[in-house]
Amino acid sequence: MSSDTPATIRTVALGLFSTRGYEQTSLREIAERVGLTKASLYYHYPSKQALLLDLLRPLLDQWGEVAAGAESLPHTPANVRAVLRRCLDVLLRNRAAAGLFVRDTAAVVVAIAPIWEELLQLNERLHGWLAGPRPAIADRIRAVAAMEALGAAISSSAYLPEVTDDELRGTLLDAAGAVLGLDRTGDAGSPP
Amino acid sequence: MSSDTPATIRTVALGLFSTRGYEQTSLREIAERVGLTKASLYYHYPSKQALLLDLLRPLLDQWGEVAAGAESLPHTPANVRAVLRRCLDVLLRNRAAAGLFVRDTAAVVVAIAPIWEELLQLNERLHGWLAGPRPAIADRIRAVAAMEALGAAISSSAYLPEVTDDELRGTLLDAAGAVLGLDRTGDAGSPP
DNA sequence: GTCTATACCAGGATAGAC
DNA sequence: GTCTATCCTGGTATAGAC
Repeated sequence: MSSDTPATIRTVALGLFSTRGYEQTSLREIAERVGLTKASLYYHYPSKQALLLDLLRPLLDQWGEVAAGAESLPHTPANVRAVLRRCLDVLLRNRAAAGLFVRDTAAVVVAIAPIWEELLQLNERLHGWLAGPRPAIADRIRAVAAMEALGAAISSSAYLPEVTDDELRGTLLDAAGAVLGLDRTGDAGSPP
Repeated sequence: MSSDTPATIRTVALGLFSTRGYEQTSLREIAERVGLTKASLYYHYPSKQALLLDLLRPLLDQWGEVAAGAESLPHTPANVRAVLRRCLDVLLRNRAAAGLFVRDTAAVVVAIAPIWEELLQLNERLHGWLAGPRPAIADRIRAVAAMEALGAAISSSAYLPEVTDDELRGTLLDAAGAVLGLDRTGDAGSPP
């Protein structure tokens, strides 16, 4: 139904938050676009923070599933590539929410500190798995860098607006893999 | 001199901005730490935005030098590696300011839109050079991803606080190079 | 479920005394 | 150069009518 007001609010809010930024978006602005008044929003959401939290929840849950899934797999090149792919898919499926996390970190942190902690811990689990068993420092740095490279799926829209999701998927998967020393097929790269 | 008030203000502001965030830091908070009142700040800086701008200027200038320097070089594997190294050095030398750009993007954009435009254009020049002559779409994506991997120098502090700059330099340089298809020495990688 | 009206608070910014 | 006092704006939140 198009009369699902909370859903409409979420859609509008996500759009505004991810373009203007969280702090820069007023409740009045959201209300106007939805066709409500500022005060009416408080009927559906108890606070601006609660609204933000609802928007980030799906991404966070999916991210948690990827982390949990990874930890049940042995650390083989093919599995590394599979996990990277799942990360990338989650990012692409939740582009707007992910953009909020990366471009508006400071605001998100103070708004929902516990959620931020949760994300940090999920990332640490993913980094830990990606770095492999008994990782050297360099392995741990590479794990962070590989995830960061996947983040290009989000930031690239500012630089390469016309690029398709499939192009991103193929290229970024190889890129992140290369950071971790995989070749383009997912086999182990030749050791140095 | 330790009585260089503007310098003290900059130091305190950069510290607060880069931890709490720009919007989340009030002028009163800065003033208290400096040992002044809010109003006194206005004797030294005409606005909060002007203060932020002063903080970001050095990074922006150095970034511009790297971009200009790159464009005067032929696109060889050794030069690509050299440019990546310069990018990384600038990031490490300006960690706090760079962190402001990446973790507080939304706020920075609205505060100083023209500066943000300048950064986008500098990045585009760097991406363009890194992607090489007559780049395919994949080359352009890889260029963005490589720069993003270097950004791990900033984000890694949240995950790997004990890591040294030299460890970051060595590993991230290889990582970004790998994204662009270089091997670890800076020679051209074998084509697929 | 949605609206009007209103109280409240915080932050940026300015005026003018010292 | 620094202070006190004050203004103005805007977001947050509540009460209560419809």
